[in-house]
Amino acid sequence: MNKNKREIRVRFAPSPTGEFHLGGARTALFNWLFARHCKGKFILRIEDTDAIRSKNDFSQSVIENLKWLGLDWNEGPEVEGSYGPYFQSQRLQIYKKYAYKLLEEGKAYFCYCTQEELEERKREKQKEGKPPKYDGRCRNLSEEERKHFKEEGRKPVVRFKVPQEGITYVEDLLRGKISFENKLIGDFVLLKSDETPTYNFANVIDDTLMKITHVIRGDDHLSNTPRQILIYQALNFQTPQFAHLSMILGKDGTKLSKRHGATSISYYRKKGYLPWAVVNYLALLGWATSDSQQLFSKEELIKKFNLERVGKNPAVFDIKKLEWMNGEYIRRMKPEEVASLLIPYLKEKGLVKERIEPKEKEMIRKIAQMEQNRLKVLSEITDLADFFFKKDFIYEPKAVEKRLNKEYVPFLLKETKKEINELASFTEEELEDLLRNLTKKFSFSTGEVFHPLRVALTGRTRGPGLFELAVVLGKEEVLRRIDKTLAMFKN
RNA sequence: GCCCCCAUCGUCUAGUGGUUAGGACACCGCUCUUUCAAGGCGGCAACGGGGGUUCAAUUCUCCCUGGGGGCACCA
Repeated sequence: MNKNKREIRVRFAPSPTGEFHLGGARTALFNWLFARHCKGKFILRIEDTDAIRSKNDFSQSVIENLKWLGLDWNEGPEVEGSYGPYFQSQRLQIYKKYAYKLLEEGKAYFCYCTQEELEERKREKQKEGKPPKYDGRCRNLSEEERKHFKEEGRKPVVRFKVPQEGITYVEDLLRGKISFENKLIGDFVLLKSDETPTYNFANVIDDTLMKITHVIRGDDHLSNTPRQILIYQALNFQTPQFAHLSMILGKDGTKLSKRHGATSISYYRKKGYLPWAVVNYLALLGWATSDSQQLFSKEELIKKFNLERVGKNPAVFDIKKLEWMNGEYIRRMKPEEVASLLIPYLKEKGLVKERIEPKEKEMIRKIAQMEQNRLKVLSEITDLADFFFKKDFIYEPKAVEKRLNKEYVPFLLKETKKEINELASFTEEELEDLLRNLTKKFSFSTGEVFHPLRVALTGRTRGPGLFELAVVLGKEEVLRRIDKTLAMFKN
């Protein structure tokens, strides 16, 4: 590494005003990948300056879900670091200090307009078809006017004096040079009347103080960037590099939101998506290798990821592809790994007890092995495999109709039962031999024998291989289920 | 209304001043098989429109259209 080069420092700066969602996760991921790729630092900063909307639970949600995804941070909550605190609500004095500095230098001013007044004027502007920007009327208040407002008990905000001529350029790593006319930007608020900072202000102060080199964030912040650059300049701060990621959209092409179904990371976690599948999928939303590789190991992804190959067009979130990818990763796991991930779902549905006996654990391992190919998300296991655990599983009416309601079935089941009874040991091979012989002996087709037996044992027409499934159930249970089925014919 | 961004199969994308425009998901066949999956094989399917530049534009440029985002004492 080049010692002369500044260390790469990026941050993920969520505001805890809602559940941690896919869009946030993608932004976090790209920052994390960039940091890891460059051997830099990834910093987590919680932007909780909105006292009303911010909730501690949401901060916790971000922290837990980032951990779950495996996106570890070098500085931030829990790990701390040299540039903390990492909650903006604990840095209020810092923002105040810089706001007063700007005030003293005449680059900002107190504004006594009330929110009602502002809204009123904004509405008028819009009616006239004019841009709804602040008119700057408090820019040059006389001492007297200021005194008057104070006596009225008005609490001022601090506004930034936006130069009303010139152009501010945003040099974006992904989009190139973008220009904004300053005169289109109104004097915006730095400090609210309760002396907490606004996003644009706190962001600049913290990114500077935390020595952030690259600001990688959503596209929705692009038009905020000139405002921030103006603050950087006023404070004589060096601007970081910017990279604005395009948004993730829902199926209808609008910004992904609850309207499109589940967007929270915790939903995907609960549903049984593997963290790495989510990461891998999200990485492909706006980034690709030249060979369009789909599946990456963690090391591979870190190695191959770079900002240059990040696309600039918005990407539609496609759950089908995520499902496929998740299934792909489930299939690649060892059965015992799958089994241990499955257990919480089985417990939740009461299919297994809190305490799991070794024998039961082995059974779950075999079930995991059998169902691995069928699982797209882990939670599906309870629907796929409940019959293994429930003595009173449901016989699907359609399955009964299609496979059991045949003249020959009672006879077949009785014969099967008789022969199984005579079996010395109960292995897949023996069972297969037995059934195939039975097929030959009575001139059945394979299907005629296998299908009804599957329904008798599982209540359904689809599922794992018949022999392996039967062996997992065990001889005794198999016989019991055949009896149970036989009993159905008596009615 | 104003400002900014974006534009290749249905979706995620690769790609080039001249290509049979490639891959992946989804979808549809076939195959394997006791079923369903998984697997294997194959198929369908795209350069938004109009000007320019050029011998040649999907690629460069302009306009339009479409989509998205922003214009808060929210972030």
